[in-house]
Amino acid sequence: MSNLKAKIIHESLRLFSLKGFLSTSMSQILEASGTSKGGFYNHFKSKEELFFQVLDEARNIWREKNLSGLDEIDNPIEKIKRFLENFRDLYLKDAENFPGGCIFITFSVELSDLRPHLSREVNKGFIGLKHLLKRLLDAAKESGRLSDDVDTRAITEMLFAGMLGATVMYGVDKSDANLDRSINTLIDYLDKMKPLKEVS
Amino acid sequence: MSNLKAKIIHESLRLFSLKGFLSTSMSQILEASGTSKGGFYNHFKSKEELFFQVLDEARNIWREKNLSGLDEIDNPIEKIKRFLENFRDLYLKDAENFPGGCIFITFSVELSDLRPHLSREVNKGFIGLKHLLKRLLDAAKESGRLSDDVDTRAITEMLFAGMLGATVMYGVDKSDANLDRSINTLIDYLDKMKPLKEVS
DNA sequence: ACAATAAGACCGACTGGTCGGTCTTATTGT
DNA sequence: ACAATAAGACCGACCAGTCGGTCTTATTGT
Repeated sequence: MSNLKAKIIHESLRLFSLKGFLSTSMSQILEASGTSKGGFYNHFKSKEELFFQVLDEARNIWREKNLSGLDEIDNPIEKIKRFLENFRDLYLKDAENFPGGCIFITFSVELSDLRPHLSREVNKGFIGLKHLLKRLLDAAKESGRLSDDVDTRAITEMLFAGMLGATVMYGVDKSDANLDRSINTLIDYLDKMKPLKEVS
Repeated sequence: MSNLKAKIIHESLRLFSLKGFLSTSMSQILEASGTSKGGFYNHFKSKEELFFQVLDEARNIWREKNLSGLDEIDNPIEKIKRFLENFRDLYLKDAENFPGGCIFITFSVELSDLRPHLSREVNKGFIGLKHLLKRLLDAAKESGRLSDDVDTRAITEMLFAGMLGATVMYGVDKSDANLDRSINTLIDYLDKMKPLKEVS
């Protein structure tokens, strides 16, 4: 990949995080990347193609930040906790790549009724994350680290909603303290779901 | 208020809920309202002025739906539960006024970095709702209906984040079942916070 | 009662400017 | 020399907003 193409993707990632896809103009992208129409359309056939490449890049960064260190942990509950900590400390506060906050939420909200074929691609990531959480919770239940009577689908949905909402609110008030409170309360909640007799 | 002005506000509310403020064009507003440039600018001095009047209207509808029946309830925990039920059943599913989902989130996400003076107005509502929840939780704690050792600020933050996230996700997957799961889990969570010895 | 006057609701052509995208031309590296 | 890359003039569509003007309705004077 050429330097310019990488630069365009990186700068667009930042701009899209701040302004969204639709409200970021080509001229802003060109200026931030230090190039011109010709330079851009040499690498991308349209703004929409850029969208998909930026989305790819955002996903790679997401994985790198949020899944860091997870494969060194066996206990699925501890895995979720580490994931939530990564999400709180490494991902949401990454102002270099996402100065305007989580790009997936920005995309999803602005595109859901305007560019369904774009938002559908974004939403796949949400579904994937929910499945990841569900798998971990089921594994925890299986191995007795989660009380037998918990509804993992319900917990998944609430965990996910909690993360989503905390992310939106962090974009609104930029308050580290409130973000920490939300995520920590989710972590505490997980602990409360443990059976009375701890296994591991 | 003239019929036309009311019509413009109502149709704009629907359009803004679907497409957001920035991505809704004047021509779309005019077409939906069955009027013209002249008709519009006779009642509003700019698109921004329309924004504030639409925001006012949205708030009135929000209150009407979500606070319905709350003053007949004394127990603050029951008040929150009723509020969450209203939110789930009356507000979020109101497709007549909000066909594209909660307009405040749409506004907040799209405007926070592009029109700070507009998003600030939107965010006041979020702050107000958080204060409402906090007051109710504090009152519950005061009257012994909530365990002494709970951190009401933390619970407030998580309740609020849960509502916000469930709302965003409902806009994504339009799944009543998932929405119900999220909100019901929040309600269950409130019950778990009760002291071992129930007072009322 | 009735015409003269004023108010303002509404219309739509038009403005300057920006949008995403194309195409020709110039520069660069090899 | 030649291909890859970048520059920017240019295109038609659309943007929010303006303005000259029409038409309906209410108020006024006599």
